[in-house]
Amino acid sequence: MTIAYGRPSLLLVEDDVVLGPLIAELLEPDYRIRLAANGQEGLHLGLTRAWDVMVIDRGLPLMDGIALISALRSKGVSTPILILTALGATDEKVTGLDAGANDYMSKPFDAGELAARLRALTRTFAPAAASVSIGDWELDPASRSVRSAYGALVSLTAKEAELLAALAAEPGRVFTREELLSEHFQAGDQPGVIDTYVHHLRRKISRTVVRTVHGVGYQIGDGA
Amino acid sequence: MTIAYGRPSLLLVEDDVVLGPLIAELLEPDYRIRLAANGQEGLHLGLTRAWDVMVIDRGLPLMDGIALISALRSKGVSTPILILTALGATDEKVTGLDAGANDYMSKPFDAGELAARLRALTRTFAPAAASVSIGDWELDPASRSVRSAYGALVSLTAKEAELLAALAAEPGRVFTREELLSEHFQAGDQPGVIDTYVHHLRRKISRTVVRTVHGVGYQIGDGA
DNA sequence: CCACTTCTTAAGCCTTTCTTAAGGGCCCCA
DNA sequence: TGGGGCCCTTAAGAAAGGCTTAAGAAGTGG
Repeated sequence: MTIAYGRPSLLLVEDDVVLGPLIAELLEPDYRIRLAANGQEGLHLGLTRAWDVMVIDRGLPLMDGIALISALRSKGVSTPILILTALGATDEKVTGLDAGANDYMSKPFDAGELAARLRALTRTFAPAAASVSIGDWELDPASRSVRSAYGALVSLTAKEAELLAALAAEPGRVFTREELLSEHFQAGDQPGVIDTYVHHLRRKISRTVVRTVHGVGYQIGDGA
Repeated sequence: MTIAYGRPSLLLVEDDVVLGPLIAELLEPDYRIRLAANGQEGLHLGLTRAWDVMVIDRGLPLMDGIALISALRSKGVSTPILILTALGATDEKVTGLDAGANDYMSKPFDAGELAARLRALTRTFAPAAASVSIGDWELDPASRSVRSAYGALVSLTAKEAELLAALAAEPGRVFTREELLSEHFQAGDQPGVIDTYVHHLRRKISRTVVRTVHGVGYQIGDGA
């Protein structure tokens, strides 16, 4: 997982102008989706960012799906990949899996089945979320609790933990409210939500966990 | 045994889309089965969860069965493994056993014989169920009773004990209702069953034995 | 076959969590 | 000193999720 909480990130590589957005819309509630329209773009995004799972069409312009998967695997990308093909021929399946895909579906496909297969993929390949340390505190993403160096244990709500993990993932980086919102909260939420959760964290953990950068946003650690 | 109660867990690594589900169905009454369709997935599941026994096909995509067994053994996994091969050649048998398999069968095989060999494997390798401690309490799996540090004795039903043992087997790990259901209850049960048993445990033992992680599931211990 | 225990379901109530919004305080600049 | 912008704090309604209960089903032993 790139970040401990929130929807998993999904890279969808699909050139069909109808099917691409359609799949994206279907999966939107459960994943943060990025749509790439050709193999080259897919390769670039696949190599430069961390994804939780990828869905790759077999037939793609600029770079074929199989070639794309091979390229990603040869660069050490181990993200689970589901390959989509127009044909259900066994040959195609084998080629795809041999190239390094983890699962396979042929079009036309059932939306529910796609969702189920993706769940299975992200589940079996999800690494155990490692604990995150924030100054004198340690966040255990699984139980959503923060333990101080002296043993005191504070349990956080999902949103609180998500925000804390996001900030702590890049100590020193200043996040704007908009960045935090779009990555970890619902699209329509007010920027003020962030303020509220920052306040919760300060109350529950320590007034100094999160630093305010006036006029910009929030930051954690590294703020010597 | 990974857990004191219920059917033993079996990891089946088989890529054949017909044979895999077929074997799974055959063994379903006696084992909790997880089917992995390729070597990589098998390796991941084999390393990240505890299994009572594994059945591994020799020819697998992404990672060969022999390589898979070697990899598991080199990581210290001592679970009994039965290897399946398409050919009955003695060479194959030797290679498989050398790689660390405990038993060997060649396809096509007799369902009854497979079941018998698995019984033999799980029997010889099964350690006696040891008592499990949970905070101030001690669960004796054999008598399904919990004794407090001060001697009070509470007897549990089979399901109560199974749930408690499952949670206590990995203190600190947060289990989702689905995980608990699929591993320790019948397939078709409603997630709400878990809530009911958690309630029973809290009533019989202590309101704090099991911790709720809102929106996720339940956890035992490690919560200071 | 009956009595008793255990298992499973489902419904209603209660608690926690999420989200919004409004008032107050602080700081900078005119 | 006054105004404006920005942030902090609080509170409260809505939504989601968990707890508790009770009752029928299924299983077990006499």
